[in-house]
Amino acid sequence: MSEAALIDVRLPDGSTKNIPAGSTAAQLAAAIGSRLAKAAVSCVVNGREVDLSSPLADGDQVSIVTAESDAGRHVLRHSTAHVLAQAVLQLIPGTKFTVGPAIEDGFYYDFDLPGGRTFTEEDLVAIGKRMSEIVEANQPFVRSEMSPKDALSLFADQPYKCEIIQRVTSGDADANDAGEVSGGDSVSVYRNSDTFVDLCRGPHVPTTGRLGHFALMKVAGAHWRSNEKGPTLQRIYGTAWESKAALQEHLVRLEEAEKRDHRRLAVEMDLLSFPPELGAGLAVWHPKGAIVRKLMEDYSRERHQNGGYHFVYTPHLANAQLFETSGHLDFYKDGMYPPMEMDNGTYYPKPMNCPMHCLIYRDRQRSYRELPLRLFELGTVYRYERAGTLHGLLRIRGFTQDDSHIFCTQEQLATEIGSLLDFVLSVLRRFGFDDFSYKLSTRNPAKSIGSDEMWERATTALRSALEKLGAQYTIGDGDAAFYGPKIDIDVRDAIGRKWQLSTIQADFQLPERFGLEYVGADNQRHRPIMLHRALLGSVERFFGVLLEHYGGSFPTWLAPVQVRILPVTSAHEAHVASLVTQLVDEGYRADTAVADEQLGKRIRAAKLERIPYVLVVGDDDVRANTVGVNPRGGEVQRDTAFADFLERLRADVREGSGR
RNA sequence: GCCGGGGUAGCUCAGUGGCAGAGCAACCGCCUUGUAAGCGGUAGGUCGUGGGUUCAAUCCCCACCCUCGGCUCCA
Repeated sequence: MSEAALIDVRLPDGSTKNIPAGSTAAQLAAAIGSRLAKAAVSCVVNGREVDLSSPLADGDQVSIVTAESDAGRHVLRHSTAHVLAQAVLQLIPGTKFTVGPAIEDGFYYDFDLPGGRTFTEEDLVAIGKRMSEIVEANQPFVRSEMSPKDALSLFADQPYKCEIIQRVTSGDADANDAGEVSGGDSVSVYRNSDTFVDLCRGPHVPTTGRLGHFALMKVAGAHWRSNEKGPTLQRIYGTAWESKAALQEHLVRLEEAEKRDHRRLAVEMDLLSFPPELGAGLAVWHPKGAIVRKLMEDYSRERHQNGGYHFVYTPHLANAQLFETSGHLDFYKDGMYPPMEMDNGTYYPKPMNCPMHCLIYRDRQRSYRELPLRLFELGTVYRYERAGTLHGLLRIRGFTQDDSHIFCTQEQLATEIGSLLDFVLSVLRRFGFDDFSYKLSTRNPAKSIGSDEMWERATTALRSALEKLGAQYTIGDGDAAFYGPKIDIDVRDAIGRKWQLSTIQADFQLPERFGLEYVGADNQRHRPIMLHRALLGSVERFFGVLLEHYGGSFPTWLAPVQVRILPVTSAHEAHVASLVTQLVDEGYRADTAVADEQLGKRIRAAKLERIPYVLVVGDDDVRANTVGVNPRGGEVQRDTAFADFLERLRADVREGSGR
């Protein structure tokens, strides 16, 4: 082929581009436009992500990956992880390096430091500085392929790299190898400088000069191959972005999330606490938190009442036999609190409410006419969460589920799941969530009971309910509970974070284990199907999520204090007291703050408490029965008739609670 | 459970091998205030708990509890 020969490559928009044979992707980008060339970090050729330096062939389908795309950021982050590794290896000789993948919003790299030393804050600063020097030096990422044998000798003093090479070439690679290498007869490495080369599948940016907008975030312990029993490594987390502005935005987002941290807000707003004397993962609710929780629970009860549920109550403890019957002692003993030995047997705090609801069902003979039978309980359960996993309200050891168990016939299953989904979504919407995603979790054969056919039937019912809803959903292969498949519903909060809240689980096992039956129209005995359904999930956890979602500014119907009325001077206190009484008599949560501090200071205090309405009452207001309305996040309005304010408050609360 | 931070006044945080500090909050005065911090004063601490080293420990060492960031786990 002569130098003048041309080839055609196809672009994502369907057009073709005529370029000289032997051109690289980088040259293609430059031929398309200088802006694209500048933004390019890698490219996809015939569906494979490769370096910009890859030569193109006639007929290739090529799309250039730019730094502003998710795929582009992924490349930036992975490349930055290599720079991190280079910096650490230079600064701390004798370090063994392991893997360093890109993750959501950033990257990490795991190291085994000599002599079991750990990273310090100063290390992090020094490493960041060295990384900047490497970026400054504009080192190329040079890819080469070699036989596993050569790679093993190249990384002879890097045991973790050797282990990866061996696993990959023995066809034993899995997700834990974190995209370091591709399998086959050869492995690829990327060389940055004479002193640094890393085993890697790529692709990477052309040179380190393409990077630079990064920050090292934190140090953490981690285990090699995520195996608790494996060697302990030191992990450095970092973030990297395509521009200084994007990095800055990300850091601001993190700050915003920190401001919303429910643990901080719970203290600031005097909502609840975790007294050490009580033990880890156990909360006490203060009056202001308790009222919000009560309102949430009241709302949940009201909806369930209208939704055809029957309320039940069950105790916190049960004889071990119950959990033997249910299978919990076989499958989830580790997650249960330790047993209590009593004179007539062994008792456990309940980790779930379902076995007890089964007992209620079984107490007498049931007719098909009763089904679907929907039992509902705000049931408090105790689970032994491992010490290191506790996290504020989001992961605690004692919590209350808004738990429902629905017993129905096989024929009713699909309809019931469908209406359950509607019910769940409508309640979540009331709490300000409207962005949902769904996950269908399927059987894990190693950790489950029941026949294939039962699993298949239940999974199909769940899937068809999702499809009927027109919902996009993902599949969690093997993520199901031991007794049946499930749908998990995630919500996205005000700052875009995802939380798993509701769950709907099909269960053929418990009815079997408890021998549940109903008499059908055919006068024969049949086995009902059971659905587990948590809506808010754990009330405590939901409260925490809601607190972060609203950033502490609860909507008026939920706010601990809805209205604070401030007298301008003590001369107005009596009038204010009568207004407060009027509001309280109408069922609103209103209070006042006497005029022993300046008005501005009292307003500030009320604002910090995130009270929806601050009313100010002075001479004019007493005379005309008006108030100055200072709403949260709105404009001050003077001389509003009190009756008009009341109407506004009424409408606000009604709209918020949907009542 | 594992790795690494941390625990000092109600809150946020300084500090030191030799009498424990600030700001805010609280309380008491003065001020009587019109929309996000008026002024002055008072009180407040077993420096997480228990052991050890030391003439002397809040500080150094050990154990435990709680907590934070991860790992793992998540019915």
